[in-house]
Amino acid sequence: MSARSLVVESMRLGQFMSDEISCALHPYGLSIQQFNVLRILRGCKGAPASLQYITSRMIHKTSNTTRIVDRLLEKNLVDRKPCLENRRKIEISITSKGLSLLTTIDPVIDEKENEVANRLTNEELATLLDNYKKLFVTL
Amino acid sequence: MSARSLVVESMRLGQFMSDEISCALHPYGLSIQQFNVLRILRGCKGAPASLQYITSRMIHKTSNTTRIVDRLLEKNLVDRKPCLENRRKIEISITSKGLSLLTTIDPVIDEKENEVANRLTNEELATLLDNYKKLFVTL
DNA sequence: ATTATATATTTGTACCTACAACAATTGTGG
DNA sequence: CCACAATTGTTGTAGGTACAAATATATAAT
Repeated sequence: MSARSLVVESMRLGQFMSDEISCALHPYGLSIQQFNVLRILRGCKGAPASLQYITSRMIHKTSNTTRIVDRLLEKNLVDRKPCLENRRKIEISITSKGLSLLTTIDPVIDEKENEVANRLTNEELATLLDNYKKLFVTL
Repeated sequence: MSARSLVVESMRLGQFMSDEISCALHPYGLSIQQFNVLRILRGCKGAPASLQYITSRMIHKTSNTTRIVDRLLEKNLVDRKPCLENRRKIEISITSKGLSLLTTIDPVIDEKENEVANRLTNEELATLLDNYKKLFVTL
């Protein structure tokens, strides 16, 4: 019985978290996936990233990174160039406009994240994350 | 720091669970949302359900139930009739074809759910579900 | 060199999500 | 009764997800 609850409630919680973040991002015109890509690019600290690299770090592994990057391009938040060493690849990097948008959004997201996390004690939080790891054994 | 992990890892876990179930449903040509609607209808035990009722029980509250029911109709898994008492409403019920499809799928999903849940002890599972409840306080 | 295979990205399609606008019906206060 | 609000469902649109096929380039094998 609680096996079913685990699955259903995990999906519900994931949805709840997504909704919270999506809602906080809405005023900035970013979807959660677009935001995700921007943060991955910022993590590259100047080094350009390939599409493949970005996809590997995304939460939704099967999402179509090409088209998410397309939308970020339209808003001039990222830059896309062909890679000269390997012409199959493309090099994607965050623009200064993208960086400054992230700087604006950061505190809003931090607050949301803390608001949710504060519903648990540090010990509960640690146990929860620990259990997540056990569940995640991909086959 | 672990506030961010909580949010990200919860989304990742929710996605993982969805993927597991979606994958198990794939051979039967059902999406996870279509399956969700069928199970809600089965839970009505013969009594027809309104669109509104179905929507209220779905995991993705904002999903467009009209169009999900449309696809189930095309496959003859559900029935749709106007409601005579209140002509704004429609009455949706699961067909015998829908019921027998669910009967086929049930053990497959049960197995998936148990496979995942077995990675935790009963005690860990109980604690996890308990923590979920604390996180879920909708504002 | 030519063919085969692997890698990297794009394109296509069906379905879903999120949000808003619309239409039809019902209920309610004057 | 009538105007107006609330309820119920449908339709429209932009963006995302999931999966498969297509395209282009690079690497390896013969």
